[in-house]
Amino acid sequence: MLRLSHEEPLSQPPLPQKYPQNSLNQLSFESNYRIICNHFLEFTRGRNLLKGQSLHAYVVKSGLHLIPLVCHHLINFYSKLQLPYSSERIFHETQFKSSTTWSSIISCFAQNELPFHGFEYFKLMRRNDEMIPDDYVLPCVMKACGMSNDQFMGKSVHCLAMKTGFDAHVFVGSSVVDMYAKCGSLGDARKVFSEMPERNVVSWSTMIYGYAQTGEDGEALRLFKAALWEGLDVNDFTFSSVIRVCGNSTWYALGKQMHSLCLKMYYYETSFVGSALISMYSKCGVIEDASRVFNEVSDINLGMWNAMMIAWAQHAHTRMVFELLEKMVNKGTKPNFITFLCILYACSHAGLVKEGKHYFAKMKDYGIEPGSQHYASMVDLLGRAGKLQEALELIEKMPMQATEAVWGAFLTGCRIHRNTELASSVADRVFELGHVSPGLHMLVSNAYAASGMFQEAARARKMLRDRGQKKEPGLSWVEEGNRVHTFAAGERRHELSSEIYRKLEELEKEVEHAGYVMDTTHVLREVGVEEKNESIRYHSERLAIAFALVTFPPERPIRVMKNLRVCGDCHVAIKYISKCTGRVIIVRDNNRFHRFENGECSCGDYW
DNA sequence: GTAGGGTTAG
Repeated sequence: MLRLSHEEPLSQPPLPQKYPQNSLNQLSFESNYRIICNHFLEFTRGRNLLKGQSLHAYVVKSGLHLIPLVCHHLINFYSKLQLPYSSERIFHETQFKSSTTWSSIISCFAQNELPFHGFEYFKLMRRNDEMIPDDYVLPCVMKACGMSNDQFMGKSVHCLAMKTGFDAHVFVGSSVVDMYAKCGSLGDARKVFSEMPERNVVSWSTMIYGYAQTGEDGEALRLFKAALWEGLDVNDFTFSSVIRVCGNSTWYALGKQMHSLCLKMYYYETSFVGSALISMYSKCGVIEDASRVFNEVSDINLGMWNAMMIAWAQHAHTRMVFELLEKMVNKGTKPNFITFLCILYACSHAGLVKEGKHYFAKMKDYGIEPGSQHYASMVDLLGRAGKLQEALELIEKMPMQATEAVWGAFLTGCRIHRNTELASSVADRVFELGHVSPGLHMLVSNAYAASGMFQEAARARKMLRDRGQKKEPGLSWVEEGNRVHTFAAGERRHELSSEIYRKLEELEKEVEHAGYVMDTTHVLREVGVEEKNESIRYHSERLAIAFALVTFPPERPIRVMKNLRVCGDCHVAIKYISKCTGRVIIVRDNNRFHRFENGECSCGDYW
């Protein structure tokens, strides 16, 4: 029978159903579960599985696992220890699921690289009318979208966020920016970023990182400056992105400035900055500085080991790579899949086929399944060493579809060893991948051209043009003072052009006298001998070197950066130039460093 | 309780 409430005194409200009705009084109960949460955080940080599991047992016995926050910590604990299915079990054992529980499980799958599981749970959650995807759930789903490069899913979740108004939330907004950036839609990312009502250091860093990832280094730097202007408290994350930009564009002077800025802001010791600095200095060709950063840091983590290994490998100090691996294992750091990429990279660039195969097989001992990238490295290793048939057999045996990188490595091997037949025989299979990158497209086209199939080559080039894509123009650049001087083959736009060309003619006589003979087999177009000579004589790296010879003081090493591979003829020519001029010339192409000194190159002519 | 990370190939 219904009675009016004022007719009887209000009784004590019952404990909400979601809390266990046990003997604990409310107060001790509250304090108890907070302590438990802190313990879980501690065990998660320390990756202490045993302690976490015993606490888990205690929590279940006392019924505390029914509290959403405790449940979150449980899920999070197993998630961080890379046991997503344990997290999933806990999720299902929880009767009362709040938005915390849902966001925890979705985030767990996103963290453990199982984005599609995350989507499934998101869909499951949407079937429950009472559950609203709020500002905690949406970022987790966005993360899964970014991870799987699923822009379609990302867009629809973004729409949902806009419809519910949660897009105005800074966490949601930042995750949307990240999602578009990861899916390669920098324009959309920037639009969302600009329209965010509130931005914090994560939003800015995400946007900067997005530009850094897609190679829009100038824009990344402009945004970083804008962030400083806004008085934003930039952190180590922001710095690692900007330092990476300096490395990609080989802005050595700027990189050093960032380094000192880090020192001033006490961000130096943090790991991400450390590894970013190592790879920046290495990419700028200053291996000494990279090594100094590595040696100065007391707490070396996995990323720094990896970055330093790549650095030694890039500079052809292969022995150092193996030494570092040994030291790393002795210190108790377990190599990961990136470590093996570093090692295979080192082997491939030194022509160490036996060692490469050894480490490729050894991966399984560390519980790491070779991914497509490792296969690409192995194909690269075999291809460079001339074992093209073996490389092709490895591709056939791959448990996954051969990627662009794999075919790229194979075709590069074919080009180095001038096996045009094999190259043109796989060309069609490369185009089966659909729209491949301009770089790979040119490899295919060049493979046709080199085997005399000029019509096919022209058709491949036309395909690229029709798609509105252009082959990347070959550029070389040199840093001088605060300026970067960029050169393209045969151009005469630089203000010192006449001096540069005069210097080149002078050099040509000198090196020919020393024994240099021009080799035009690297020119892959159907042109006359004169034109071939002309196009090779003024390759961009030669212009850049000539510029440095004209302007640099005699003792200064010449550092030239190039975005494409150095051609065989230039490599020979630069060796002679270093001998005739007595200068140290360091050339970084898109592949590795060449240190020319006294007529020799550090790569040992193997690249 | 939720969002951002290091590495390679061409």
